[in-house]
Amino acid sequence: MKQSDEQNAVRLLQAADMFRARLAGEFAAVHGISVNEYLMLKHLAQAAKTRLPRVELARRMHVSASTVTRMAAPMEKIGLVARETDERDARTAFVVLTQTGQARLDEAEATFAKQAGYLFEDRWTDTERGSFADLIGRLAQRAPGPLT
Amino acid sequence: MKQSDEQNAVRLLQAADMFRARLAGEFAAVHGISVNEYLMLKHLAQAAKTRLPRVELARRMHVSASTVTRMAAPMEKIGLVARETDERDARTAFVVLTQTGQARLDEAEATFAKQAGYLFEDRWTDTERGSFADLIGRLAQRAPGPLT
DNA sequence: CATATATACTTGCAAACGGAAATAACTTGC
DNA sequence: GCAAGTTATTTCCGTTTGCAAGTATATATG
Repeated sequence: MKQSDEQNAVRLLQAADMFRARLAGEFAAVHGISVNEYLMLKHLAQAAKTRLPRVELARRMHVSASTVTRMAAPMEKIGLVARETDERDARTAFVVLTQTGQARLDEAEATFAKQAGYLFEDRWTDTERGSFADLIGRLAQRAPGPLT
Repeated sequence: MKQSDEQNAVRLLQAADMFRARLAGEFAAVHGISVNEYLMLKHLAQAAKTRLPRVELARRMHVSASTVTRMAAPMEKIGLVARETDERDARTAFVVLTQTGQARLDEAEATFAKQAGYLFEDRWTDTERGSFADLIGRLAQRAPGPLT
């Protein structure tokens, strides 16, 4: 429990809140999805068969199972994801990424990358970007299902 | 818009979500406050006269003004914060940290530091903690009212 | 094979949040 | 000093979320 840990954790929360707030506006206006919906599509895209059981998706997104249930419903209606059943286990209902969902993800990815560019713009050198990727990557390692 | 920017931004969101989720449980159980309430107390604690106009508090916390209004109400009832008016401008209503609020913040601070310790434990060297503080500090610079 | 326990998902309920509209107070340009 | 525009705050309404309870299915234990 080093002294700087607390400060680092506070800044982590602050920076994330700032970025998320900026992202939310453009995502809603341009792509019609929320930041969490974007992250859900992203988790699915990199999963085997581009699908995941709801419980696993909840773990990776750090939200509750009920949140996944209610997030998936409207996304199914507009065709971003679909529902699949498991032959071996009738309890599990996979959330599957559709082609439409993949297309929407690709579009939103561009906006995300642009905003990420603004965030780090003129602040860090290329070397520092690499250092940060290394450090935060080790944090994400502890999380279930790190994104890329 | 470097290639690694997007990955770094995703990991930033992921790490923050993970930490926030872990923190929320212990905060609610042990201290009876939410993570956002903790951050509000923290912002007030380091402000001049330990008080801030609601709009400024909203900006610093990356939430809407209405959220500050509704967050402050129950916190006033239990004496964590109080309301003060501005003599020069009758529109602004300061949120002021009380002694009770400062005490509660101090208690919660210990839990926060403990959880922050878990987050970075055995992952980063002291040098790396310093590097991270430097990097994320430059990000927070862009945000209004960086915490420490 | 029957019962107990564990797991996956959904639903009801209450808390938290953002955006728009309403109100009040300040500031600017003339 | 007055009209027009701006700023600070609150309230209303719809959306998102977590937790607890309920249902269905799977696994373990005797």
